[in-house]
Amino acid sequence: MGKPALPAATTLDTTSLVAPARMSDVARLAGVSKMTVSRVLAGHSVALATRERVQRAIDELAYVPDAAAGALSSGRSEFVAVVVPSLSSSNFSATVQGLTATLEAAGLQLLLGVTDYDPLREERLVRSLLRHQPRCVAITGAQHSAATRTLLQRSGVPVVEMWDLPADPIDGAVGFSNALAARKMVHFLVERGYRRIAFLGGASDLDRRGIDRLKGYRQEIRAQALGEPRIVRLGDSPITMSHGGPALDALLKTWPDTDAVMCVSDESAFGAIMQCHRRGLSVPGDIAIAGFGDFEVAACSTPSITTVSVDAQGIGVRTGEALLAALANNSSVAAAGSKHVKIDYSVVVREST
Amino acid sequence: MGKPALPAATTLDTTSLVAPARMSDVARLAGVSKMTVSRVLAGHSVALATRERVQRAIDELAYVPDAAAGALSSGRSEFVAVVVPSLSSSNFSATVQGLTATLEAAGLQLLLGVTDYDPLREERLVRSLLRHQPRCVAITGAQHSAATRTLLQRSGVPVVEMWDLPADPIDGAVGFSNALAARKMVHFLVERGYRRIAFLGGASDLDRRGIDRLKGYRQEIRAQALGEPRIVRLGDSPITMSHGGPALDALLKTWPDTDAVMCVSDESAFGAIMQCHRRGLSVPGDIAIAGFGDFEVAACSTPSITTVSVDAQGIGVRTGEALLAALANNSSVAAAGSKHVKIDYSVVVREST
DNA sequence: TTGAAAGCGCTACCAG
DNA sequence: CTGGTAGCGCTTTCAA
Repeated sequence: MGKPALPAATTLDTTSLVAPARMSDVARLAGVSKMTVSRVLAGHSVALATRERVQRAIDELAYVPDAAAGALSSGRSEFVAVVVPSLSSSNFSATVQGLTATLEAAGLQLLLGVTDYDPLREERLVRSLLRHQPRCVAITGAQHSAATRTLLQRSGVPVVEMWDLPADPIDGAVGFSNALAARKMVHFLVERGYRRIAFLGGASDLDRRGIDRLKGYRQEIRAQALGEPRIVRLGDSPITMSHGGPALDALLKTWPDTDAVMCVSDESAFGAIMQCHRRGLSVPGDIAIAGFGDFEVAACSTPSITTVSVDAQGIGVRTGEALLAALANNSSVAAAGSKHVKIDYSVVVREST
Repeated sequence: MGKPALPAATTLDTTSLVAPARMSDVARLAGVSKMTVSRVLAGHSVALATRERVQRAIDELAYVPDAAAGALSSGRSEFVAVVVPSLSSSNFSATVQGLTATLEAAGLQLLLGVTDYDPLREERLVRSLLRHQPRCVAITGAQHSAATRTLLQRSGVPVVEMWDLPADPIDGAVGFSNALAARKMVHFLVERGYRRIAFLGGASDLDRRGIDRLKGYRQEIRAQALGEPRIVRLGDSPITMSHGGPALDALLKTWPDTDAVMCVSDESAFGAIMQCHRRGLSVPGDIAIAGFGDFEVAACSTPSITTVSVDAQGIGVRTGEALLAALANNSSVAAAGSKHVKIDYSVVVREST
């Protein structure tokens, strides 16, 4: 029944042996009712003198309100649940950074879950995040288990799927079509005069965005009648710089006459370029290399890397805005007009092609 | 008084117009008391037949327990508060990744706060994170406002400060001395034969770890009697690749005979190297460049970058372990034996020096 | 193994 | 502008 008088860990120092102050303690010390304390904290109208007295009591007792009690009583938390596949790729950490910038300013707190590209873990995560009655949810991708979709739909809170533009989102979506973006890059390479164009990506099917890029590559290769697709898939997704080298070797072993390579990410493109250097191949003289994502490495590498530029942080910011709008509107994200928020991308032409 | 019958956002679909199921609904449907439902959820001993009946009711109603109510009643949440300065540097996102890997497995949920290197924001953040009665706290750095320290101390929960090793931590610390690490790098450069060694870092004083590295540089320069320190500070911390170039220009303008540069990070080192290429300077022939952090770019750049290797993700993992140990031990982190957890670092010698 | 009652700390509602 | 009352949904305690 209820909290023990002593908190669990009390060995830090003796002052923590006294139970933390409650709102009733503050009320007693200030000579007012709990309600008045509550009003002061919420910023509601309270006589100035009373407010100051209460504030002094709060400071004196180092009172920290209990958010769980508040949430239970008011039926609303200040949580936003955020689900990303990983934080080691700078992609999603930039998105989370954009989310925090937008949502923390609005007084929301980020409840973060990392799925490691595992749909099952995603489902468990969503389930436990929803226990906290978040005000809204931002989740990466459009590929979820049926149970996950149901959970999110039933939750009744605004949901944004990020980094993709599914035809039928759970609620709102902020992203772009990875397939179309990849097609655009292939198209650019063809315009540039390349014809024997290969694709280099990770071996795992869990990275949907990587898979979609590959799909776009296939489509455009077929549309342009460029013959057999040249596809090398190597290493766990998301693939890193160190995979680019071996992948390039494998590629040239199978298709030595390849004249351009589109990589699933800038990191792998960078790795491939380094491998070209080692093999004495000139980029783009002997072979062109393109990336995806426009990470800093793309701009700073030698040669600098032609890539698809996507504003990862912007996805976070736009997602935050869409969620806040839905909250303000007391509606779903879709009803608030953000069912499909298209994020711009563009081929940034640099030296490597 | 209490929750309204209808959740806030109910426009998603008509099924969400019915109030979500409560434990009492499950109990009624299963023909048992709330307590039995609670026991089933907690995994306590319940007759198999009863347990199955309850589970069916849970599934049928799509019941999601309310964590706020549970936390209020039991006096314990499943939160771990995590505070980092930024997520755009891959440093801290790797640490958060390590934390999630360790702590989510233990059933804890990450409440994330991003301070943007602002001590005031940190204080506000810690204050609002503590409202949620987290089980433990992981915070970056050892530099906090007095109020922040007091808040954390009074909270009575295990705290780990990451990325530094203060003599007098709030509770536990997992990190290393940035100053010593920087000295080690300067020492290495001296051993290598360089004498006119410069330091290149960000202009802001908010990045304590950058400041500490600068301090270490100064100390070693003095210890080795290498004359006047050559220091260029440019751009907001943490400085990025694009700052490396201008900073190198500024450096060579003031001290044209510099023979080695230690950069505050690999990213700035990479930018500086690119600038050397543009200026026709050979690295390390004309000038040596060293970085800090051992990011992927350091290994893949041409020339590859000599750097101080720190296991950022490992800091997160070790922090998670220290916190879990304290929780299991029902004590502070310090009492659980992790007052100072030293993280190894080493100078990784590559081509750039 | 199960149930009933009490109450965690706070806020909504209404009265004054 | 302020206070009393009721109760949010769950777990604890104790009794059966």
